[in-house]
This record gives sequence, C-alpha cells and structure tokens, in this order.
Amino acid sequence: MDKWDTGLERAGRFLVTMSELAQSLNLSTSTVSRALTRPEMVAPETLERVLAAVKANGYRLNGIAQSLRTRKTKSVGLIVSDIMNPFYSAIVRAVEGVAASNGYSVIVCNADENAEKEDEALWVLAERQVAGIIHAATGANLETLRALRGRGIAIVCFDRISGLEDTDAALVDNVEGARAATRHLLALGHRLVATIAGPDRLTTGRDRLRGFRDILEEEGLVVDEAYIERGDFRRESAYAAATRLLSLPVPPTALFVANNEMLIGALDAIRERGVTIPSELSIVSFDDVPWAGYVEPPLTVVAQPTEQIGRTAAELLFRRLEGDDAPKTVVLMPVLRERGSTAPPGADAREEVMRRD
Amino acid sequence: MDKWDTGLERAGRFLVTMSELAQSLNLSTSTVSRALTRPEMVAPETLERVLAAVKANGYRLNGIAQSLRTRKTKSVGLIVSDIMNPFYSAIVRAVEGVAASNGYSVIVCNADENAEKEDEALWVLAERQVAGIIHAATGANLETLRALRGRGIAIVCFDRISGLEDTDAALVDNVEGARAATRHLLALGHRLVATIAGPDRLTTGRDRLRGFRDILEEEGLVVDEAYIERGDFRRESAYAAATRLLSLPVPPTALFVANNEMLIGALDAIRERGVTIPSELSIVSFDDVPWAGYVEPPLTVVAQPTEQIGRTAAELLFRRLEGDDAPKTVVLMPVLRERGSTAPPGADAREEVMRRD
DNA sequence: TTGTAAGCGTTATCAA
DNA sequence: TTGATAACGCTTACAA
Repeated sequence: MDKWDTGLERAGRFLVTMSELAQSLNLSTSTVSRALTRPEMVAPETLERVLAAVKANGYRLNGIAQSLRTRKTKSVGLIVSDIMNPFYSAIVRAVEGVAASNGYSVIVCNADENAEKEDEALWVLAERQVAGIIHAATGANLETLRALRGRGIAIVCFDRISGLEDTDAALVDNVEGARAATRHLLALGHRLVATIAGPDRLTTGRDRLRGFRDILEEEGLVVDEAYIERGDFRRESAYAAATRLLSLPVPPTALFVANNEMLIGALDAIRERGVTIPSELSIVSFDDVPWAGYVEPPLTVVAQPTEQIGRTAAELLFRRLEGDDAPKTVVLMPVLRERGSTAPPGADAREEVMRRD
Repeated sequence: MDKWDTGLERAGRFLVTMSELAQSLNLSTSTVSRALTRPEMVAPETLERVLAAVKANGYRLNGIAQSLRTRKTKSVGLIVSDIMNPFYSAIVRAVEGVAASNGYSVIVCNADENAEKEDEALWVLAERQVAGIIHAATGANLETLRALRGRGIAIVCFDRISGLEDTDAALVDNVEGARAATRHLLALGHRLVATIAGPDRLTTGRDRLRGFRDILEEEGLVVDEAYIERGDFRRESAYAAATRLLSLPVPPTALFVANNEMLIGALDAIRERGVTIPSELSIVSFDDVPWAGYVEPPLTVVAQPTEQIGRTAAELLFRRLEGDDAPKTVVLMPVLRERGSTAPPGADAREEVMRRD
C-alpha cells in the first residue's frame, strides 16, 4: 500500500497541472482546456480521453491561474458584524447557499460593527479579487466602497444602507416594523411606553426609533424623552439602559427594544431587578431569535425574514455579475409575532406572584 | 465632481497594476515588488517614493497574481455542518478571528452533515488553492482528504475525527462529558435514565453514548436498550425519539440528549405532551446554547469550550503552515453546568401543578 | 478539430 | 541597489 504524502510539498503521484495532463495524453493544453470549458469544441473521442484522464488523476484545475487569466474569480465577500448573532448566521447561511449553487465561494469577514475593521475587510476582499461584496455597512468607508466599485467589484448591502450611490440593497422596512411593535403596545392599553433604540449612525437605529415616535405622536401621546434610551445594538448598552429605565420615578409599563442583542441585555437587567414580564413590564423586540418561543414567557417580537434577506442580497449580487446593472433595492416586510411577553398593563400578576415565593 | 464608475469594467482613474505603478515612477516592477515585500532591499528614498505612490493611488497588489506566482494563498477553508447552529457559529467566529490576525481569509462552506456536499466543498476549496482546511468531518471522504493532503493542503479537524492518518485535531472529551452528565443524573437519584444518542458513524455520536453506558454499568445498573434512542443530531429525529420514550409503559425520569439541536426537538416533544421539567423529567444535554439560561427552567448542560475549539483548530493549522509537521491532537474538557432542568425524581412538582391549572 | 503563442500580475533569478 | 527576464497554470486569438 502506498504511503500518503507527509505534508506540505506537492504530490508527485498525480498529474496536477493541465500541461502535465496534456502531455500524458499527447495533446496541447488548449485542447484540454477546451475539453473542460467548451466540450462542444473538441472531438468526442478526444473529450472522452481527457475526461477519463481527469477522473483517473483527480485533476482539478487551478482556480488561481484561471482567475488570473480570465480576470474573474468565483468568490464573493460577505462582511457581517457578528457571526454569533443569529440574524447574521442566517444571512451567512443564505448567502453561502445561493453562492454555492452559482458555483461561487464565500469569504466571510467579521467587522464587529467597527468602521476600521470594515475598511480593512473591504480592502482584503479587494486584494482577493472577489467578484462582489455583500455587507452590512457601518456607514463609514464610503470612499473605500467607491474605490472598490471603481475596480469593478459589485457591492450589495443588506440590513442597512451604506450611502453608496446607486447601490443594490436588501432591506427590511424598519419604520413599519417599529410602528407595528409600538402600535401593538398601545393597543394593549400601555401609555408609559419606552424604547431602547439603536445608534443614530445606522439607518436601522434611526428608522426603528422613528417608527416608535411616529405611532406615539399619531396617538397624540407626548413622547417623554426620558423613556427614549440609546444603545449601540450590543448587550451591555441595553443592560445599562434598561436599568436606568427601571429606576425612573415612574417606570414604563412597556418596552420596545430595537434589536435582539439588546433584548438579551434588557432581559438581564429586568430579571436582576425582579421585574416580572409581562405583568409589570411588557417587552417587544426587533429581530426574532430561534429560542424566542422557548423562554418563559415566550417573547413577542418583530421578526425579520432573515433567510430571505440573505438570499435576496445574494441574488441582487449575482444579477449584477450577470450584467444587469440597474441599481435595485428590495424592501422586505417584517412581521409582528405576538407571544407571551406583552400583555395589558397590570395583567397576569397573580401567577407571577405565586411563582416568586 | 467626478463620477464613480458604473459597474463591472476596470477603472481608468487609478493605477491598479504594479507595472502601471512602476511606469509612473520610472522604476521596474521588480523594484516596486521589493519595496512592498522586502523593503530593506531598496534604497530608502526609492522606498518612500513607492510607498507614496501606493498610497496616493490606493494601490493594492493583486492577490491572485501573487498567489499564482508564489504558489501560496492567504486563505483557508472552513467546512461546518450548519452555520445556524451556535456551536458552529462560535467556531466560525474563532477561526475567522485567528485567521484575520494571521493575514488569512476564511472561505466558509456548509456541508449540512452530508457526505457528498462535504466532498464537493473539499474539492472546491482545493480548486481555490486554500493553504489549509478546517472541518468537522462527516467521516466519509477519506480518499478526498488524502488527495488534498497529497496536494499540500493542511487538514485539521475539529469536533470529530475524520479518520485521516496523522491528522491534527481539536476535540472535546466526549466520553468524559457524557459521563459527567450521566453521573449527575444518577447522583440526583434517577434510575430510569434514557438517552437520545447521535449517529454511530460520528465519533461524537459514539463517544457520548459510550460515556452514558459506562456510568450506568459502573453503577451496576442494567442498561435498558429501550431507553437508548438514536438520532442524527437533528431536531426532527430527537422529536420522534423523545415522543417514543415518553410513550413507553415506564417512561424514563431523566434524559441525556447528545447535542443542542436534538435538545430542541426533545423539548418540543416534551412540551407537546405536557410533561414538566424537571419534576416529571430531568433533562441534560451536550452543548450549551446562548439562551440556556433564559428558558424556564434554565437548562443543565455539558458545555463545550466552543471558542477555544475553534481557536485551537486554527492555531493547529497555522502551526502547520509555518512548517511544524508533527501531528497534534488537542483534547479540551467540557464542563457540566448545573441549572434548573435537572432535579431529583419527583421533585418540585407543586409549583408546576399550580402553574398548569 | 487541434496546436502555437501570448498574456493575466506578480515574484525570483540573475546580471548589471 | 536596480532592471531584464522567465515563470506560475491557465485561456484565447490565431494559424494550421
């Protein structure tokens, strides 16, 4: 039995380049290349011989060489803020899925919601000569985005808008989602309604706050600025914000949290202070999470069609790569999923009290 | 103001190749190349001129061309079963982190626990000429793995063993984890202890079952085969398995579930049948989940050091790439996290009954 | 239908 | 210290 190779040097046993393969078949590389890419242009029996040799030797062409020659790569970049966030995990999965079915690979980068890391990631992807980039923009780095586009890299953003001119985007109607959440709280009878909003720098942060404000104003309620907290879409900020809200002389009876990570921070603060949901505080958040139905009480959320966002973003990109260069923005609709964390103010207290003894 | 480029053609405005850059500086490409890769080999003032031009033009070298010439790429492949599973998300994050800090990019592939998709992913990564591959092996595709290694691609597996000879691996002590979980159940007084195990084909499946059996035997308990269900690490299989277990004439009072996805399936079945945890059934699972502390009751689990597994796998890979070719396996220790889903048989029933009325 | 040869954008060898 | 030149493995005119 023959030994497998030890390590990092190239194998001698297999024909690993096209010219080796061609030589062993007494053909030119052009013919082998044609057999592989435009089989109809070679004689049937030649084709067969080539294919047989390819199979026998486990030959796979060198994608790097191919890319250099054709000035095209079969890879796209994907920049997310935090792969651990189920929202982005779903995006990665969807993008990987449609990319793979188009014969493309996905290079995933983590930007950690940090403009410099995003910039670095963009340039690295450019160096790798990706055909296109899908990203959740921090909003900075407009110059870089323009430069990459100038180099022929297609840019698609999802979740939020980068500010790049005439870009493609797969978005969700954040204003409407926030409106739905807020409307739901008011419909339950709440009047002391607070929010933990996202950063102003992001369209998602702004839009979700706007939807919240809209509804309160439409209902003729005065918007108490003490009830409007700012977070940065991370847990810790929401933990602090929720703590402040609960310490208010007149704490809110209902809370709208602008994303899933901040929901966790808020939940921690709420639990720590022994406030019961929904009897003492109703809570609704933007973004569903896979476990929202398993917690007690199950969480009312505004769910985004995450898979669909990812799929759409990828489809917009491949559409570009196929030559369609009309800028296109797709706005998807979020949906309110009523579960147990929202209720009329003061409701359901009995059970909770019993449980706490 | 100048217009940004429309789309897919190359920009004219910037000097985008090394020869253009060299020409504009009246230098040869060799000098520019040296300035960029071995700055100590060029005259200081030349270096400065080059660097200035690079900056002014936003020049980045073409990684594809560089790779072709040096026969090295700065990318590694990562094959996971399901990016949405928080276990794998954590791996992706950790691997991406250490790769980025080593100047490498990560190409992520989803294999969906499917041997053919894994094989395809392996070959695609080979085509992209990745320097190495980190994967959670399905256990099939040994031939492919050998072939890739023969081509000089470093292979590291995590979570489970591929069967590849002398491979690097970042693993967890699955037997010990399962032993800890089972020991915990017995210590609580359970004697009717069941498990939903993973597939025999995977080392994780086998080892976690072995740990379970070990402890029962060590305690002198007969292992009732009806209490040993097989799943495939997916939700649905565990849903079915849990349903069967709960329908047994003498249902178990405690259950050990072999991974986090199956935990969800089991939870669904348990909830559907109105069985209360932990009073009627104690449950402990392998794999922690980010939300384990938020559900009611909080879940007792055997937690894996996921980030550390990913980091270790990546470090093993880069160690190889730096020339160290002694095969190395790192086995990390899981830890039992006792939370609320396990209790002595029959305990805590009062509260649950009250809540159900 | 097949082969020859040039070239993609780098790096490495060798001379100057 | 710098430059000419070849080469990495492929594709693609063009010629045969």
